[in-house]
Amino acid sequence: MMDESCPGKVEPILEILDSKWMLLLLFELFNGTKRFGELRRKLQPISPKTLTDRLRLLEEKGIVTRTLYPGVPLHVEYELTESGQGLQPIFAAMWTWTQQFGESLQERMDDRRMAP
Amino acid sequence: MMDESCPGKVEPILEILDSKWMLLLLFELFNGTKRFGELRRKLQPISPKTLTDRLRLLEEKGIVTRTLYPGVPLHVEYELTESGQGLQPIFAAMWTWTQQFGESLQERMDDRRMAP
DNA sequence: TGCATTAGTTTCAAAAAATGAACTATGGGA
DNA sequence: TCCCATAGTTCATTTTTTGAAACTAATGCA
Repeated sequence: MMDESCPGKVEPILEILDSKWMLLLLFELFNGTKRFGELRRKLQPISPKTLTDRLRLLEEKGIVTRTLYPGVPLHVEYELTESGQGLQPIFAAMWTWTQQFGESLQERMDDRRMAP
Repeated sequence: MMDESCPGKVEPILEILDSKWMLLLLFELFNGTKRFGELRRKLQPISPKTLTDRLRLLEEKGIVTRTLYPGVPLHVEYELTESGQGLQPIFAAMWTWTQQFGESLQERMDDRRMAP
């Protein structure tokens, strides 16, 4: 499973998760459907441009849907798709790792060593 | 588990995985101890500066160890620590997600929708 | 008429990240 | 003496990302 071809298979998902704000954004969406302004307030001080950029990427990748509700004032709702919900185990694994090893994340370069 | 405090707990690990080349680098190290030049060749066309930056970050975080072997010419080996090995489940979860949903990653904005 | 609200877009500047080319240090061997 | 190989470092430049400020569109209501 962890063979040679694996990096190429995992990188597409890192392209999604890599960018600033993306994690926080996905966490908000795990807690249910959200409107643009709502997300903007929760992720303060994100700029509307960056928020739009992130949401468009998620939309392109099929991870969220965007639903427009006409009327005055109009509003828009963002919701995770099935593949969006499917990201949860990845976050769960990160959470587990942090539980196990997070303590040792303080900066320290003390264990540089020489061969015996 | 997926509560309010979760993003903050998961972000430290994203700071590690986020940067360019990092995934490829970790995959190389999953396959065993590697020397600097070996990594450089495998990750072509990475620059030596970037490779050094990545390795230093992993070292600081306690994810790899660096061992210097004196002699002429000297050489250096990089090896995953226990916490480095512990990253495998995260990659495994990414791999699983890609298996399940990777097909739908093609660009497409066709499912933008209006409320009924 | 013009204000209010929602959800953006546009344009340009600033900051951060990555790169490329050239350089350092070590020390044995031709 | 100079060259080889290893493992980097340094500094200037380019590329990529992010951000701030101001603007647009739709439309019911005072």
